[in-house]
Amino acid sequence: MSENKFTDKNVIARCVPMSKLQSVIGGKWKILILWYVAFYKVQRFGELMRRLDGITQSTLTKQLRELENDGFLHREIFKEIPPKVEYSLTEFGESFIPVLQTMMTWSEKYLCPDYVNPYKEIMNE
Amino acid sequence: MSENKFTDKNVIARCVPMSKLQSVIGGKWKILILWYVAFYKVQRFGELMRRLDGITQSTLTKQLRELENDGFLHREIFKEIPPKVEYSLTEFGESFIPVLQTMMTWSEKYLCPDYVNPYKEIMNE
DNA sequence: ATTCTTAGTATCTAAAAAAATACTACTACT
DNA sequence: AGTAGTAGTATTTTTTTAGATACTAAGAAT
Repeated sequence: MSENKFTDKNVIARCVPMSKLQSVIGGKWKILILWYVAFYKVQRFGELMRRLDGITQSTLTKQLRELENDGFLHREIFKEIPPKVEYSLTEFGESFIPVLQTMMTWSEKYLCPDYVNPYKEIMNE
Repeated sequence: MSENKFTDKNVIARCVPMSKLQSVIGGKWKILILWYVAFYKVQRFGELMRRLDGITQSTLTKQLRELENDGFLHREIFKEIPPKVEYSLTEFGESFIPVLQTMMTWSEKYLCPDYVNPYKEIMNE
């Protein structure tokens, strides 16, 4: 019986957090959507459409539904005409903010050293 | 001219860190691979194959090449038979460790509350 | 001589994700 | 009467991503 800690099959067999994380925030748009909702306080469908350059309506709808089903977003429907829907972070979604923050800070520094985030102060609210 | 900070087209047009991050760590296996290399010190192709339950050889090769091209991994070829190749984090890759750590900590707590990471201490090296 | 080992490559196929397109509802405004 | 506005749905097509399968090299062990 090896003492090598890397041979423990249980590690693989059991719930693997990173794997779950990938399945939850993977895809082309999720972290971007969360980022907008979390830091830029973007709440409405149309606003998100304009921000997420190149996304289609149906894709955005699907992503938002998934984020809602995974517990990150709350979707509030206003019974108005024209229709109004507001998206906001749930408590669970807010727990994810530090992760987004770490991601953003790293990306700014290492992926986009030339990029100056004009709303940096918002992130420290 | 609106003073609304959300109308600034430059924000969209310029390099968007989160978008880049997504394109770099997106996909089904990348953060998992990085996590294994970073924390479990898994370095060899075969070992990664065994860890990444369900991945195929060609997919793993492709992912590793992309991580190498994106600057995260260093690939060292030993001129031996049978072939030996070792993967390790570059300096750039190591700069990403805090992000992985934040991700992992959050996922453990919020996605897998029942999961007890048996190698938690490794993460605080 | 045959088999095992590792780390692949090459090609093809399947599945998943995203995009394109067309359509809806209800009201206000022109 | 026609158009704009918002937030969608439904369906099909395209693109992207990952998987399946077959194959290779070169020495070591049996």
